[in-house]
Amino acid sequence: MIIMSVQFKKLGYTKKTCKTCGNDFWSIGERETCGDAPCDEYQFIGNPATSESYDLFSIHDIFIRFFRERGHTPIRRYPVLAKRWRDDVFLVGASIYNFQPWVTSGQVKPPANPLVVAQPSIRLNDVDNVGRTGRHMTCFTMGGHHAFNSEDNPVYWDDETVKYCHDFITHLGIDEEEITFIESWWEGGGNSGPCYEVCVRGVELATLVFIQYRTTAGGEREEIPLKIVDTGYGLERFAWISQGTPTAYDASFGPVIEELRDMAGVELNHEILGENAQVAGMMDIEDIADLKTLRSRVAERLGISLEDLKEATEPMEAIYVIADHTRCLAFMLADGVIPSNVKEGYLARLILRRTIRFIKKLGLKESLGNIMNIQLNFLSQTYPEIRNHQEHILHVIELEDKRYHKTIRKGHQMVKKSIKYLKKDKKDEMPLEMLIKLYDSQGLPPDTVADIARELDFEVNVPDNFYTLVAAQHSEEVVEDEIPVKLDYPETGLLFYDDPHKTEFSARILGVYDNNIILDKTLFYPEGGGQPSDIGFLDVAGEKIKVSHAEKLDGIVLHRVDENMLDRIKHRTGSTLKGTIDWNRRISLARNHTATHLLVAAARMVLGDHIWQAGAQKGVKKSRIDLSHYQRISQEELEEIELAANRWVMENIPVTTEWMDRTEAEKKYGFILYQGGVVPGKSIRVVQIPGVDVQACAGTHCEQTGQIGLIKVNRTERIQDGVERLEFSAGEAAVESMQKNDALLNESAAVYKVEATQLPKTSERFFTEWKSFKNEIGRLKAQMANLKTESIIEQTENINSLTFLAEEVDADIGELVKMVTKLTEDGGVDVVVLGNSEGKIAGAGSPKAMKRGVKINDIIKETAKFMGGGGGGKPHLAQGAGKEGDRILEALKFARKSLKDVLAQKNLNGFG
RNA sequence: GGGCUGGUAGCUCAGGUUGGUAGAGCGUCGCCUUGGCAUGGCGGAGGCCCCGGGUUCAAAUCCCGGCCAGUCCA
Repeated sequence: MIIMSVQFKKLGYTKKTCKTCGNDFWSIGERETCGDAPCDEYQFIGNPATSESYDLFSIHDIFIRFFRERGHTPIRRYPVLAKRWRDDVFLVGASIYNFQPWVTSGQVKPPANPLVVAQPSIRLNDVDNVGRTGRHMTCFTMGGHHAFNSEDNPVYWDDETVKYCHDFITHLGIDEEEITFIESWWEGGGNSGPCYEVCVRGVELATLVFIQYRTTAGGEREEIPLKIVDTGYGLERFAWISQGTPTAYDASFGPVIEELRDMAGVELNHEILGENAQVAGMMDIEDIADLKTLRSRVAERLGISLEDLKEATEPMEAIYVIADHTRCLAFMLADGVIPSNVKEGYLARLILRRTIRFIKKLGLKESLGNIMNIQLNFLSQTYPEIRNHQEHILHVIELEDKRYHKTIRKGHQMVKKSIKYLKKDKKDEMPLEMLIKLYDSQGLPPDTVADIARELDFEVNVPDNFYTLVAAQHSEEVVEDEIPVKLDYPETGLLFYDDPHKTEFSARILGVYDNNIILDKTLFYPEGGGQPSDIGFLDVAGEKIKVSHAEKLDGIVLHRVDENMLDRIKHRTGSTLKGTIDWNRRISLARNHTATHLLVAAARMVLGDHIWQAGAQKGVKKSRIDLSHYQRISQEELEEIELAANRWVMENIPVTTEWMDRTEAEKKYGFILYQGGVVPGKSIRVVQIPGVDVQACAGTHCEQTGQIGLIKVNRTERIQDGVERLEFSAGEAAVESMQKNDALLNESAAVYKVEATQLPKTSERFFTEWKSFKNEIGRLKAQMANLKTESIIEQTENINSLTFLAEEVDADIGELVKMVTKLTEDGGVDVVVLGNSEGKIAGAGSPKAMKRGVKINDIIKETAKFMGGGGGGKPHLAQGAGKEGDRILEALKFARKSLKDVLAQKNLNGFG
């Protein structure tokens, strides 16, 4: 595998094989086990490995200083929100993430070499173990020193790395004989290489990875030109081992835990916690079953019952969870994650809601905001940027807290409703499907459902593997890998960057691909970065060929033309042609594109710097941008944004563009460059509107903001939680859009025959009047129904000792229903059928009639059918209609006969 | 990006799975009870059942589309 023993030998290490796990490892002196759990138990709890005790912040400083003194350039931490510079992961999970993919692939030079960084990293896959094992955290600080070795610039490799590690650990006062280097193999992100897991007293403190291979599509290992020293020192673990506290949490954020403990009035039992962490350290905990095993082992070792253990540990664990999660949230929110129902926002919400649940569980009265504040104050000591965002974080937290409670309240009602239906169906247990559905559609955790159900005396059994079952319900999406097309042409020269005004160019035909023409250079902007392509013409031997689309594939621009035209071009490969682009389209798109930059900048100014562009689509007539924001943008805010953007238009600011080295540009401007999305490449095009905005952007822009003319925001839409879409127009289209709005207003005003300014008042008046007229009509109809009732009641006859009435009345169906109801309820009529000349009929039966077996819905149904229609209702009240309204009198006679038949039938059967 | 749930009076919600007279509580207004207030009693007003299509004799209810809100997954 790897041969890296020179340094070890120099330092006095010898290679051994662990008698328990069989892994090879290096250590000084005699030992039989590899030093990692479970081969070795934790031997530092209550017994620190260093003479001095270090808190996390001082470990942090010592680590950075140690490597700076040894030639490493310290760099600032990166945001935990990885999408600031890459789009393949949501959150930073290790320090190497900072340099993927551009630096690690060798395309871009690193910000410094070698370098050292203390990178807050977030890993949520073990979120259920947090608080329970004493070592799992959602957020930890990865101390990394990295060296990027290329052929012409070798920095350092294994020997130096091992020596640094040995020196750093002993520098802290740890006995060198306690260190073990376990040989292992690392794989991640398509790369791999040998590694050492460095352990002391049973706990892994660091991993030293030597990335040197890439896994090819065929699964083969291939050596890569850039070989990277990728180290990860778990700084929390160092703090832990130096303090010997029961858990890593106490060592890492003790002051926060103390405050929480005082708040909750919970005593921390160090004996139990220490034993728990000790046992947990020996285990690979993956699911609930493992946690149950952990519990029973700990209880056994302490000689107490499982119940007692649970009672004692749960409040402490809750405190740890809250302390851990608030830390994770602080970084997420400070770095710009907006809680939402999708993507990284969803992860933030997940953590946030878990925190609230544990606050509840612990019985704390304090709001999440107050608790968060403790964490923020603590973290701000080391991370001033968290202090800068404190107000924003607390605001978001408050909103989220409210949202969560609203969701739970709504969920309560859903559970009640569901149980009502279940009870109606005479079921006494909630089916699993329903439990899953409540979780899926309402976000109600099954335990919460069980709690609510208990209040309603209903049984709910939650299976241990609930979340696995939920996952199984969601069928996996099949992602089809597109086979990349390889074109064998040189990159197309892009003329529009150098000559932004040019509309004509000449170029050489290099060939065709499908129905696309490939040229050596072009003025056609290929679709990209949310900007649609240019269109235009190619002039081939005096014939104009329309280009309907242009796109870029591996740097080659494809000009799409009509298939029929291909034959005329194929044989002309090598010859030159003249091309013309549609300038009106180009300038419109440029206006929209520059306007996009102005609007994003304006939104950041008005709403705050958490605003980030989440997507954009430019068009000729209208464009849209999606902005990350935690609530709806109000009309006032929108107007402010629109005005600010237009002021910049009026200032007629020159728009500058410049190609820059990626790392240089990042250093100069920061990640705000990638506002418009992650852009590929070694060097990037920086588009700047000085004093307003700077972005890495490949699009075509106006030369001066004044060229935009006008920006009009037409509407906002919430495309998903945490993302607000602005639809806008620029230039002529903006004028058109305003004219359209005016036309709409004028047309509406013309309907009322008023000035447009009177429209709100007038329409409100009309609406109010309409409502009162409607009510008035209702009242009058009721009165008329009464009157008409009185006028026909004398037509009542007697059939088999039931009073019966059937009449044609000049009334609509609503009135008919009211009349028949009234007649049977307090008019003394037993059976009544009324109809009108349109063929509408209504009927009602008194309780007495129903007792005699009369079902008016049956009679109405038959009668309506008699008129060529249908009807129905309830046994006491029914309505219907038929197309043949002129047969109404016959129909009423038919109804009378039906009633007689029913009564006769019932008499025969001995009823009544 | 995909799935699911919800939108009914000023507010909180029933009704909706089985299409057939739109309901309750709170609030509001009036009257009664009281020295006054709290309370209690009686009565009234208040609804584009989110919007637009469709099915049907008939749609708050069923179907399709849209808007808004919530939620799960990737």
